[in-house]
Amino acid sequence: MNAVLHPTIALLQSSSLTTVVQQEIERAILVGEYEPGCKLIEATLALKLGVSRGPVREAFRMLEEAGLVRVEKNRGVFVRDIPIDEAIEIFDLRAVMDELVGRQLAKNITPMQLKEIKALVDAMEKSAKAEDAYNYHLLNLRFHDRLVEMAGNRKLTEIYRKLIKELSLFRRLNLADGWLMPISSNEHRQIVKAIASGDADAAGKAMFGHVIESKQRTIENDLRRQARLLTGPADSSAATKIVITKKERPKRGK
Amino acid sequence: MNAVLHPTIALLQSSSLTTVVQQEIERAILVGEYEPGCKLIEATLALKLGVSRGPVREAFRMLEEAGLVRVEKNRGVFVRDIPIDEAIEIFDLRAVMDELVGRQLAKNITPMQLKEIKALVDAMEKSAKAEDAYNYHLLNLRFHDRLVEMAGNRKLTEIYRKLIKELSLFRRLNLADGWLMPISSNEHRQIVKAIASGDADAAGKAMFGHVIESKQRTIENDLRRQARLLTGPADSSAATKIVITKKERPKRGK
DNA sequence: TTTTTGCAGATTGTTGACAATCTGACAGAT
DNA sequence: ATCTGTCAGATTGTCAACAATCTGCAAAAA
Repeated sequence: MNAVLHPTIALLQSSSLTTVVQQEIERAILVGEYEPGCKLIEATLALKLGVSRGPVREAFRMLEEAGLVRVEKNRGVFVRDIPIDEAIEIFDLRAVMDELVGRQLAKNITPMQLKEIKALVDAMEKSAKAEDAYNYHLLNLRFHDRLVEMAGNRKLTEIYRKLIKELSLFRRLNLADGWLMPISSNEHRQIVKAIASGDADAAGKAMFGHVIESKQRTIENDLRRQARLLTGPADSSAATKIVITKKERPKRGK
Repeated sequence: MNAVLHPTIALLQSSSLTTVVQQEIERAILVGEYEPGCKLIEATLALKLGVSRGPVREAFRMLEEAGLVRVEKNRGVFVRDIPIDEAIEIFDLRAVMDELVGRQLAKNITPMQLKEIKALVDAMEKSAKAEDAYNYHLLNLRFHDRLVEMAGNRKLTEIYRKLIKELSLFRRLNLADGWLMPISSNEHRQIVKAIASGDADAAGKAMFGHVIESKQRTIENDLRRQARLLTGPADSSAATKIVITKKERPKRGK
């Protein structure tokens, strides 16, 4: 005799003050209301959210474990700043996870799911043509999130999302660099094609490659940015000439 | 002007009451002092550890985020019980992570590291011959942990360890089943050989396969255990016990 | 008998107060 | 001028008390 619980009931059961505080702070961090490195003050947040410091502290512990903030004893908690090295590590990890996603989907995806994915790719292409980088970015997140979710491994999904959140703290990621949207979009089409064909190997490789390409673009972007900082804000074109010397293997098979 | 901080200083800086409470509870959970499903009472733990409930609550939040406990609002926190489905998901995830580890190590491992790994394999073989399953288990954990660490991806290491901790809550894992130690040990030798040869593809496949084999053994073990529970103590009272066990976890909606 | 209702104890949720620690500035000494 | 010590304000760490909620049992009602 299992009762069907009313959504409002379920909401009240799950959400304590701590939970909603945690979600609110997380949201604020992810949308950039608090920048990486920014200090979060217990009393201030507690006041702003209308609760006492206890729940805020508990939320901080959760966010710390989630990798979104860094806690220094007796000094305070700070929004974490993901260095380029860590971002690279995350990309490498994501690559093998997405490879697994591709392999699974090639075998198990349903026609309905395939249709949904194709729609997302279409929408992305539209945004790319309209040079709407922000919308493209959102669709891209949704595209990958849905793929991972469809793979049916909840643990994988959970960790994937955690990594994406951390990655969004790597601020140099704000690649509103419109010119590479078509490239990314093309890779998406290849991924969908490989999945649709049912070829697990191809789908896996396509997804793996896509993430590694993203990593590569991120590294190059970062180098450009570094150079720009060094030569002064006045320069814009010469700095981009800085050679990308880092030898990273874009391909699996050597 | 970066100071080299004395280890004692660093220790004092990092460890707050919350931290040590968290570590202590985690330790107790991992060594089985609290079994999966067991309820953890704030006041009791606070008393036992000589602190107030605040730090204990904060530690709970960390453990929840780490996946070691489950929190039900207004009802308490419980040591998490990993079901077989989740264990399988974790194995699949570990497989691709370890594949990455193998590939990396085949390319980058140093002679010294290789020596260390070989020593671990030797020690495991010894334990297998002596049928010392417990020691074998410990060495096996260390073997894999070291491999992952040597791969040099800190994010990967972090998540790998998290997964291992969660897996240890899958109680049916206690396979002191001595007969498969030689098999596992043989796979370890193959892994080391592949890594030493520098063949990334082979090393990756060896590690991937090893984890998948572990998964398979775990599944079979679980099936056997299930069957044993159903047929084993075959009297009527046993049947009722099974029913009790099944609904051991109190649901909210009755 | 079976179900419902209403405590009483136990446990969790939240808060405000107090103690410990850090930060930054200022005065005085070298 | 630079360095050192002290101090006030701000912030975090910890605690104990109070409020809200749950659990189990026993009495009352069906």
